[in-house]
Amino acid sequence: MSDPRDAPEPQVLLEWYDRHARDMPWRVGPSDRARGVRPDPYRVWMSEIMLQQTTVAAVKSYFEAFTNRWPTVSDLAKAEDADVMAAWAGLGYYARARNLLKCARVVHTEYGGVFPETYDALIALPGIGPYTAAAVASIAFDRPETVLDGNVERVMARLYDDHTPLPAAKPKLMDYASALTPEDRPGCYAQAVMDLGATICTPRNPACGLCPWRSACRAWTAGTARDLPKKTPKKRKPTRFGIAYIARRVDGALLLETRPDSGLLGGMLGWPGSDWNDAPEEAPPIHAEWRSIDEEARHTFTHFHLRLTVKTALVPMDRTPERGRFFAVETFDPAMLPTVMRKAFNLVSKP
DNA sequence: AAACCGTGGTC
DNA sequence: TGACCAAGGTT
Repeated sequence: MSDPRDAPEPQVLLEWYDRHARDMPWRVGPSDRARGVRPDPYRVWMSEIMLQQTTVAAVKSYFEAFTNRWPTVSDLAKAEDADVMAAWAGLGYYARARNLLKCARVVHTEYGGVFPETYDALIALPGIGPYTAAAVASIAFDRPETVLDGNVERVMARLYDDHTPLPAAKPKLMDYASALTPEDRPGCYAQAVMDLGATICTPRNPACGLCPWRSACRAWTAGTARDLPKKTPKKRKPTRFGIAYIARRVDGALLLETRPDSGLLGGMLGWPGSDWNDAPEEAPPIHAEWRSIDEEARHTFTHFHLRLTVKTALVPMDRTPERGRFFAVETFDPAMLPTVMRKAFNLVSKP
């Protein structure tokens, strides 16, 4: 092995990107960009919000659905909250959907439906943090801002063989990334580093043999690429228990509740239920004869496992619920529910 | 500033 | 089965 005397050249990565850029619905590829085609900032922003901690594969169908239904930021600004939350159902991190709508309304009312172009203006908007502000500024407006996401962190940690564990390493990794960000084609460059991280410099088995930056990579020289970046160990997830109540009225209507805006599954529809803890207390939303389903619904959230006991009841037309409201059969679709609630429903409706 | 906030795929 | 991971942001 020789010393990596080469410095990583942004230009080398851009040439790689020109040949290997991934094709995605929200992206304007390098050849179209060269012809002067600019991406739609609304679509860039939408994709970046959806892609936060979420895979490209999971995002694609949601991106199509949202941009078809709400083609511009002003269309989205005028949407009903419940419609946006229902359309987001299943994608997770539901605060993103609430902030998406807030942001659209600010851009519509305070910016006349035109996205601001600077990092500082973008980061002031709801749901836009350091990464997304840099991503929109660079990708949509070709400003030389530096994106630091999980991909870039990994690429930089390896390029400079930095063994500092994350998240403490972030400032240093940002310095590395920032020093590399070019004035020329910063939008393509931002996407190029992330594509490199997603397709070549991958977490488990990096394809160093195909990497355009291999000769400049200190981890390649040291043989440490697979072990980087280091991360501080995570806490084990506790298990919590809960009870969900699925009431079906004799006309087929189902009793649902809109959850409070803050906290877990905030703003989403769900079955009324108990708190989720070590030993939940009964909390039926309407007087009825409740029967437990044999199987429980299991689901894992970001920081705990949930085992949900599902109870069902058939209730007469004239009975008023203490919590929630009935949805007629025609207006109910399991797709409007977050995944954990869909799992509970499947236990009742399938067998 | 550490904790909170979803989900589906993979090994 | 379980831990890890994915284009992070907010409090």
